[in-house]
Amino acid sequence: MKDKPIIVQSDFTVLLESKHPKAEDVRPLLSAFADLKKSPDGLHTYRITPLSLWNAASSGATAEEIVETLNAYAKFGVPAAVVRDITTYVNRYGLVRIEREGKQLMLRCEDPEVLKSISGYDSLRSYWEPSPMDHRHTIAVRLSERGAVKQELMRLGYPVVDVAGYQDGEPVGIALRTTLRRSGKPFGLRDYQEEAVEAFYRGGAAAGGSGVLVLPCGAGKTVIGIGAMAKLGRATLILTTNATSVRQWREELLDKTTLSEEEIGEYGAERKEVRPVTIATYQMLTHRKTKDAAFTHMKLFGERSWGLIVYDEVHLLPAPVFRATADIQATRRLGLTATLVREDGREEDVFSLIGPKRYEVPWKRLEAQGWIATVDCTEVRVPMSGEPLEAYRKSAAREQHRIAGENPAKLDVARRLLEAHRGTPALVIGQYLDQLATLSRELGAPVVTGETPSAERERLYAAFRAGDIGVLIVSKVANFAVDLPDAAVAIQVSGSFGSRQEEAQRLGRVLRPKEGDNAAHFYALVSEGTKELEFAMKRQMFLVEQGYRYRSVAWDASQPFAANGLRVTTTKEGEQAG
DNA sequence: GATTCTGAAA
DNA sequence: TTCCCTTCAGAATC
Repeated sequence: MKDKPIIVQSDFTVLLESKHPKAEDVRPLLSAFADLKKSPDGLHTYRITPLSLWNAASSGATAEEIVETLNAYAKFGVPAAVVRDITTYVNRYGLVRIEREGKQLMLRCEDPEVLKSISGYDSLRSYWEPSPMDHRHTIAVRLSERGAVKQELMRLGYPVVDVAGYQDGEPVGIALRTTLRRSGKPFGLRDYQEEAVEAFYRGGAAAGGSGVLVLPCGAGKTVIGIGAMAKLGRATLILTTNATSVRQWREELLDKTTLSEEEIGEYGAERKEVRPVTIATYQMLTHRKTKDAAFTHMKLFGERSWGLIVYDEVHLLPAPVFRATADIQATRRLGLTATLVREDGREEDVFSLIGPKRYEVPWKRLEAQGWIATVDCTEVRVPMSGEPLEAYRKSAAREQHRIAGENPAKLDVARRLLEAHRGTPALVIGQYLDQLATLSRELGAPVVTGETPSAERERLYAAFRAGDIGVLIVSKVANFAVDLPDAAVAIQVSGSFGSRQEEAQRLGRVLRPKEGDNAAHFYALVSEGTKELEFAMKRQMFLVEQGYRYRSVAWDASQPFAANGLRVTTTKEGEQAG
């Protein structure tokens, strides 16, 4: 009994002893159906929620398997009430379905009691066709309300399985090349990429064709999207976050598929092409002249008979695009993301309007297979003293975060970390432009911010890539810039209000596989004794969930580097020469 | 007609 | 709750 790492509590929380030898065995299993809520040293708190269970169910898990997993690792067993509720919730997935009968959409439920209560909700009334045919098992749904019904039923606690099928859309010949167009190197999907495409296409417990694939940064999300496009062979609308990403999709499509330049269109500021494969940004779609005006470009959804819509970085999908997506439920939808977590809490809308999670690749699996680097994560707690500390104490809560973030003592730590990693390409990432300017001056390294003109950016990126620049300082551009070169060391000197996404994105900057030992380092500098610690803890949660272990080190400036618990394995001169 | 600047939005 | 980044359209400028 003692050798079991989790405690299942009756309030649906699960406590995991993070230092237990079996902790990392159970973590990926737990992550499949529970969300990490708190991750202090020692005891990590997971919560099982209806949504986390439904996402698990949609990627094929059964209630029995989930309970079995908990039983296998639970120190004091699983409370009977928890077993009962897990079973109830998991079985609810698929209880209510939307099906097609001829031209009619039918909501079907085999449990007459449930159907009766559903038909009683006022909030749903306007979605039903006036004359339902079989009151015991089905209700007729208005064709145009397919999305709205799913959204509202989700809110009421009934995740709908939609098997009403899709319009095929305009056929387009898209095949994967066996050799890359540019380099001529052989090309094929990796095993997990193949599995992801298949999971999307077939679906888990229900019919596929729509849903979300969850993959780490650097796993090749674009390639998986392209795989899905090739599988379907229909006109495709790709929505992504920014112009660089649009260009990247286009290049990847040309490099890896048989599509010609004429078949791929960009729908952006300068050109508004609607071609068999069209790429646009979310910003484009959500643009409007004034606050109350209609959306100028939402019509793109209806401008062609799309067979597939790809939502890149689906965790960033803006609210108005959800609304438009509700109206096109007959079109296949593929969401791609590194995390289902949204900072705005609209995970349920992703589930009901894009689709449930179909497949997830744990980061650690890719690490084990060598597709991404192994990353050593360290949180360095930097003391704050003197004037900044005074200012921190005197300031209102809203200013404290910035003061703690800009703690000047971080400069010395950054300098010494960079010295220790000399010869390895390093990024310094921060949130405040003033702080970055100071660091740039003191460290003698160039800085890239939003203000940096694109030509200058490209020049600096190229120099960094070539090794002419050893250290590059970057602002929040690091969160968006797709073309920012990869590094082996990242030092985060400040970050925003506990954004897990941001942390994942920044860690992603060092994930590309490395020559030799395939090792990378990620440091987060936080001011000791401030609320920055709290935010940092929240930020780290997503990575802890993925099995990354953060070491926490208290910095003592009077001590030599190694005495601070920071041992860096640098490449020896001899090895480098050889 | 092409470029650069601006405000608005998210 | 911040600060920051990006992108759009339209106006101003050459």
